[in-house]
Amino acid sequence: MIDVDQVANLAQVSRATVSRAFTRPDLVNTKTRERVLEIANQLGYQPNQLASALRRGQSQSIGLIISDVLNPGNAMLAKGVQDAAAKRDYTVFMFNTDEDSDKERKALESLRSHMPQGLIIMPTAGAQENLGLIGNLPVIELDRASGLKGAHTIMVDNIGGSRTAVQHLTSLGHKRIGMIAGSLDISTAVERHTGYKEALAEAGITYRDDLVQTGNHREDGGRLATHNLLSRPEGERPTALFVGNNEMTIGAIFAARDLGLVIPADLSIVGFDDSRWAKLLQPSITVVAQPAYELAYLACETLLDRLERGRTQKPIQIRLATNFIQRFSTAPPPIQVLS
Amino acid sequence: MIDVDQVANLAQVSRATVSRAFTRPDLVNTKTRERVLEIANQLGYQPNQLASALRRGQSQSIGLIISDVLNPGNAMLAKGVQDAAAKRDYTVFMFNTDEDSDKERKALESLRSHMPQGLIIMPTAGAQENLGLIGNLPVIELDRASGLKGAHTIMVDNIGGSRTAVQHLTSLGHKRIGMIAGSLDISTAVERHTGYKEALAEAGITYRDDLVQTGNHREDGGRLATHNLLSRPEGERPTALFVGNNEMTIGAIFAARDLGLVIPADLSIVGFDDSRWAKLLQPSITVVAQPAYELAYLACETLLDRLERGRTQKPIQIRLATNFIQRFSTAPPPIQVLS
DNA sequence: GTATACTTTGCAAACGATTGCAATACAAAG
DNA sequence: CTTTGTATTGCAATCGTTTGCAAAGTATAC
Repeated sequence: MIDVDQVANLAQVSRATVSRAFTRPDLVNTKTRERVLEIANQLGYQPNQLASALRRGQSQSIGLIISDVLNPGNAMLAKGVQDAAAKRDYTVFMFNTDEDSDKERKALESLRSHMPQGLIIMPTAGAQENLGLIGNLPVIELDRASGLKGAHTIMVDNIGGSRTAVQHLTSLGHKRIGMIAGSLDISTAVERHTGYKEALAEAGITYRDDLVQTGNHREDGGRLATHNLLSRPEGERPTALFVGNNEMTIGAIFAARDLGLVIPADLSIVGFDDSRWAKLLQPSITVVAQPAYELAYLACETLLDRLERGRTQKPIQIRLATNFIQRFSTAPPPIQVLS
Repeated sequence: MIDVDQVANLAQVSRATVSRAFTRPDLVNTKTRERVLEIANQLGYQPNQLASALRRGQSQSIGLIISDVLNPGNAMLAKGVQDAAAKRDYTVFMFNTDEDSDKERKALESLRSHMPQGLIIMPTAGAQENLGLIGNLPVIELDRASGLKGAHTIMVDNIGGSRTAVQHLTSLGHKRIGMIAGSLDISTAVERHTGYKEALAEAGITYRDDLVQTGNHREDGGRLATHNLLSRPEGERPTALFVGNNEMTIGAIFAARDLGLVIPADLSIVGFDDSRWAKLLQPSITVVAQPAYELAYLACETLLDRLERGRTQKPIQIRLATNFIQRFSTAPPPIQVLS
């Protein structure tokens, strides 16, 4: 690899001048600078980021810790962060945790030694302790909150989004509305559950604990939880379902099919988080869509601003609105034969 | 940040010994080593990767350049690489090209200055020139080939996979089988097209250029191409479609619906690359599934092996088999009224 | 002419680790 | 007691930049 000295020699200047030609162009005479850059270009010289980072204490990179890129929603988050970082010439180190706190800890350790300048994280349930590892690195929590006080968070309005979804169901006349929720040690799941309860209260429907089933956030979790909820006598069974995330919604749909229930005639479904298949299915699925890309892009920009402009006093806490998309998976409840 | 010297002072040894305690444990006395590590641990010391990388010329990181994480197939590739890298304590720098050669070039430049030890790339159409930028960095081409001779490639058996798919259609009795292909400057598209032609030839069906439509690899490309192909008089219209990638398959399905065609009664469809929705749709879609995760995992392992064990003479060229999954989107062709 | 200010450059010391070489200690062998 | 070998440690140079400081050069004002 070709270094400053080679450029310096050819350009007949000291290596300091070469360095300055790149980093502080105003400090070097125009003619000299042009000569240096010309030669550097011909040689294909590019400053070694490692050395530069070491000397300046700035690595020009950030970390991104995400639960699982395989979830299309998260992939969207990754993309948003990537794009925003690339635009400002930052590189991103990405890690997956698969919702596992141990992997998160390892990722943080590994990350730390690479000296990123900041971190964007979708915290796992154990993030509070793990985040202690990285000292005072600027961190932005994305999509959900670890619960650390004073943390900077950029999330969507989960409560409002869920409330809208459930309001839609109550306004169709549903009285027994079930919820399939992810594990309640994740802030998004808790908030969506809260929105669900609020909407029920508004509609004067008593909240019933037995209509809420939780499970892991994946398809199998959703399927199992939905089975539990729907395998009760017809008069007892919910006529509508609000599902707290997209993977679980797939599980819910399979469960409904397993039981021979027709959507939306026998069962209305609203999911949280839009996706390809929600639009593609017949009937297409009514959902609360999240501005995932914008969320992530904003998170990254916010982080970089903070890095460059210095830190703010108050914690940044941003909420983006969700978007309710009505499709064809919801309908009024089936007419009930009096027992 | 806490450094070797602080540990060295507390442990009453030189910084050389501290360094060795981490990197060459056998060279330092057991008692000393334990003391050093103990103190390092208490202080939360971790060697600075930047400094270490600079000195040793090994950054313990690799680059990953992928076309678009939003495509679930690619997300799977990213995951596979990540997991394999994490297991061997490598960090990955990830970039998206969105199939754009300019972005690819920028990614390579940005990457280069971070001194990765290797690169895994899903090359764009312009990769041949771009790859010149990075000198003699070990590179593995993933999923498709740039066309550079002597390149290491890890891909799936596109020809065989496609042939199986089309054989399935011919064996059902289809004679007019259309193909929706991605842009033919990408090796995968070309190979899948080849497989299609081979299967037709085997079945004694004359290849017809007008039954093949290409387009961009995304949903809109697939939809448009399919529209073109299907908007012809009924006796002329293909009775089955082989679609070259998953995003385009979505477009094809929408196009079929637009035209009021029922799958599989009016039109059989086989897609390349499996996905969530393929299984979820009714009818579920018959596909050629790719072992994307394994492919990526293997690519990363191969790269790291090469880095650690030294370079091989011969180019590595691996093909993984695809897996044909028959579902319900294919059926014998509709009975044709003689004209 | 001298004094003053401003540009432009180079020297050499960082940044935080790794490592070749030499020094020391200690044990075993003669 | 000397010699030889081995195990353990430290010194100091090195990786490729950046940057504080001082020197040299040039222009302007008096």
